[in-house]
Amino acid sequence: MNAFKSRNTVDTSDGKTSVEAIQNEILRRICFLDYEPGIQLKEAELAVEFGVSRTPIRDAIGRIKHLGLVETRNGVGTVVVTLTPDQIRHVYEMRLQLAGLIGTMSPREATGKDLVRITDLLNAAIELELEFDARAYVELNDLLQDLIADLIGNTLLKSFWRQAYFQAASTWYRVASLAGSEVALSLVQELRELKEALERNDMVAVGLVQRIHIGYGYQRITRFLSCRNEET
Amino acid sequence: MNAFKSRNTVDTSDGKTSVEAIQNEILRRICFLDYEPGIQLKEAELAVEFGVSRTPIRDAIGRIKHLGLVETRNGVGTVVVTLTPDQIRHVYEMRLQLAGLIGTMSPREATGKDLVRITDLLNAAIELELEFDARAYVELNDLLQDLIADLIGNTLLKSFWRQAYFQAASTWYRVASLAGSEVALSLVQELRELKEALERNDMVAVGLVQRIHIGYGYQRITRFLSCRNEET
DNA sequence: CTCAACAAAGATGTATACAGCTGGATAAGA
DNA sequence: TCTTATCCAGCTGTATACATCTTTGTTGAG
Repeated sequence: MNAFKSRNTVDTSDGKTSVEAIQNEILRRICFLDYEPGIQLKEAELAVEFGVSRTPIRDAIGRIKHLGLVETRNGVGTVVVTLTPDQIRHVYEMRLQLAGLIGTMSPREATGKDLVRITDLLNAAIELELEFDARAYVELNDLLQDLIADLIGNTLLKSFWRQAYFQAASTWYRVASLAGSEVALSLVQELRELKEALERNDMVAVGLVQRIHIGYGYQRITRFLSCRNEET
Repeated sequence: MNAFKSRNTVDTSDGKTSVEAIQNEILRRICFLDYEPGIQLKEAELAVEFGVSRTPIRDAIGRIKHLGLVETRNGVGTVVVTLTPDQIRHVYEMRLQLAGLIGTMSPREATGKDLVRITDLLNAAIELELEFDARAYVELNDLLQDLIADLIGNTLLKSFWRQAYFQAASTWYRVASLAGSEVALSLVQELRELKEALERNDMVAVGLVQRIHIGYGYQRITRFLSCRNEET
C-alpha cells in the first residue's frame, strides 16, 4: 500500500497525457498484485500520491472499468475484483483461441529488432532461472506480452489480446509466485521456442507456442488454485 | 444534430446509474449514425441536453474511448472517428473468427424465451421487407445482436463480440442505408436460419449462420465502399 | 445484556469555476 | 496581394466545493 507513497508523480516523458499515464500505472499495480483483489482504492489517496486532484484519478479509473478488474460502488469505494474460477476459465479459454489466431490473421513480419528483444528477454530469463524473483519474472512476462502484441497486425485482435492478458495477469502472477522457479524454467523454454519461430519468421508457430504455454499456465492455475480452495 | 434537443433526459428506469445510461445513449448514436464520422461532440452541449453538468458527460465519453470510435483532443473537442478500410477489414476478420467460436466455447442452452425473441424479430423483419426503413432495420439488427450475445456463455467472448459489433455497426449501417431493401431480405433469411438452429438447440449452427452472414455483410461493404471511393 | 435508532465519518457522484490549449479571424507589414 | 504575427472565441483539462450514499460506532431504551 504505502510502498508507493514515495512516488509523487508518474513518468509523463512519453508525451502521453497525465491521465493516460495514471491509468496505465493503476492497471499495472492491479496486474502485478501491488493492489490485491479486495483492496479498496480511494480516489483521494491516489490524488495525493500522484499530485493531482480527484478528477484525473476518476478519469483513469473510469477508463479501466471495461476490463472488469475494478468495481466502484457509491459511498464505498473502488475495489479490485476477485475473479471467480469460472471467469478465469473463460479468460484462459479465450486466450487459447486468440493465440491460435495470431499467426493466421494478418501478422506483421518479424524484424531484426524483434530478434534483439526476444534474445534480451531470453538472457534475462536464464538469469532469472538461477536466482528466481517473482517481481522480475512478472515484469519479464509483461515485456514478452508487449512483444507478442506488437507482432499482431490486426488492430482488434491486438486489443483483445491485451485485454485478455490484463484479465489473466493478476491470477497468473499469483500462481507464479507460489510455483516459484518452476515457472522461470518454463519461460526460458517458451522464449527459446519463440526465438526460433521468429528467426524462421513463422508467425503461425509463434501463435502455437503461445497457445501451448498458455495451456500450461492454466494447468498450473487449476493445480494451485484447487490447493488454495482447501485453505479457504 | 438538433434532432435530440427535445430529449432533456435519458431513461434511467432500469436502475443503472445516470452516467451509464448516457454512455449507452452516446454509443447508440454513434453506431446508428445519428453522430456521423467527423462530427464534433461538445461536452457542454451534451450536458445541456441531458440536463447534467459536464462531469458525467466526460465520464460517459471516457468510458467508450477504448472502443476507438471517438477521439478527444485538448482544446478542440471529441470527434467521431472515421474508420479506415484497413480497420474495417480487421474488425470483420475478427467478427468472422468470433462467430466461429460462439458454438464451441461454453454456449448457453437455448430457451423458449429465445425462440419467442427470434420469432418476433423474424416477423418484424418480414414486415420490414414489405416497406423498408433504414432506421427500423438498424434497430432490429441491434436487437438481434443482443440476442446472440445473450447466448454466449463465455464472459470474455461476449464482451469481445459486443465490442466488435460496436466497431462494425456504423459502417455496416451506412452501407445498409445505401443497399436498401436488399439487406432486409438477407436479414429475413438469416433470422430463419437462426430460428431453425435455435429450435434444434444447435449453437454451433448459430455461430456458423452468423459467420456466413457477417461474410455477406462485409462483401456488401467492400462493394459499396469501393463505389464511394470514386465519389470521394 | 441485547437490540434498534441515530449520528457522524468518509467515500463516491455532481456542479462549477478557472486554467490551458487550439484554430481561425484579423490586421499590420513587406 | 501575400505573408506573418497576434488576438480571441471556444473547447477540453483540472481543481475544488458541495450533495448524496454507506458504513460504522454510539447511545439509548427495553
